[in-house]
Amino acid sequence: MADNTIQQEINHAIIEFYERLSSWEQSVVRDQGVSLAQIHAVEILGAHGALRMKSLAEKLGVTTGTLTVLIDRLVNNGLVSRQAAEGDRRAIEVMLTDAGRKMFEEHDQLHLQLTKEMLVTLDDDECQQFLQFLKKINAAF
Amino acid sequence: MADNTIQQEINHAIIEFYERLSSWEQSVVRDQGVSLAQIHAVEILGAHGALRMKSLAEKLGVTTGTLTVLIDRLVNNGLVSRQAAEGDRRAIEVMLTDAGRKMFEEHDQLHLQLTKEMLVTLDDDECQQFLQFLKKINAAF
DNA sequence: CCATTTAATTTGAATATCAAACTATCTAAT
DNA sequence: ATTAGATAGTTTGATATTCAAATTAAATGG
Repeated sequence: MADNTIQQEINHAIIEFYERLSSWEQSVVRDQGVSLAQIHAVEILGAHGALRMKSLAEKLGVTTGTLTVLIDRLVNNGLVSRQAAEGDRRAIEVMLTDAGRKMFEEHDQLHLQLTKEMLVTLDDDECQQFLQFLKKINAAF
Repeated sequence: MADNTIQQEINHAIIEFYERLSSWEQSVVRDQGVSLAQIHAVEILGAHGALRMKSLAEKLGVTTGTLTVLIDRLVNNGLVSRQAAEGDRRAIEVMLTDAGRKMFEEHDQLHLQLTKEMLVTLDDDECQQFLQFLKKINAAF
C-alpha cells in the first residue's frame, strides 16, 4: 500500500478525471435528446447485455422506482425492450433493441475518440501498463 | 500512439470505471440531501476555488440557466456564497462558505477511502506510475 | 397454507433541466 | 461619444427526473 500523500494525489487526479468525463458526457448527450442517466443505462446494457431491473438499478445507483420511469422512456423511444425473466415471474429483463445497440455503438465511438485524445502522450508500453492498472482497479471495486 | 485494440480496451475499462464511480457517488449523495450535480459543483469549487458562473457551468457541462437554480439552492443551504467579480460588473463569482468547505472535505474523505480500496492491489511503484499516467491524461483533456 | 420477503410499478411531491427571452454591462468600430 | 453587437447572468414556462412510500404480484420458508 502506497503512503498517504500518493493516495491523496491519486484521489484528486481521479476526481478531476471523473468530473471532466461527466462534463463531457453531459454535453455530448444534451445534443441527442437523451439524459445522462438514460445514456448510462444504454452504456451498461450495451456492455453487459440483458439485465433485470433490480440489478440495473444497482449498477446505476438509482432506486427501482426511478428506473421504471427511465426504462419507460427508453422503451417509448424504441431503444430498449422489456421481457419476462426466466424462472421468476416477478422479474423483468431489459435489453437494447437494434436501435438501442446502434445508439450504444455510436456513443461508444465518441468515447473512443475522447480516449484516443487522452492517450496522445502515452506510448504503446505505457498504454499497456495503464490498461493493466485500470483492470486491477476495476476488479477491486 | 498505441494500436487500436489496446485503445478500445482502455476505452471500455475507462467507461466501466466511470460508470462505477458515478453509481457510487449517486448512492453516496442520496443520503446527504444533495443532488449529484450539486456535489459536483461543490467538488469543483473545493478543488479550484472561486469561479464565475460561466466558467463553472462549463466545467459542469450544464447551461448557465440551470446553474443559476443549482447555485440558488446551494446558497439557500448555506454551502455557497455569491460575490461580485472584480473588473466586470456583469460577472458573479461563487465560492464555498465554511459549511461548504466542510462538506467538501467530508466528501473528499469518502472519495479517499474509495480510492484506497481501488489501489489495494497496487504497490508503491505502481501507484506512482498510475499517478503519472493520470496526470498526463488529465493534462491532455 | 400463511407470513415474510422480494421484484417491479405506481403515486404524489419536490427538484432539475432546457431553450428562449430578458436585463445589465462590456467592447469595438466608427 | 455613440451605437451595434457580444457577453454574463437571471428569469420564465414547460418537461423530465427523482425520491420515498404505498401497492401489486410472485416467490420462499416454515
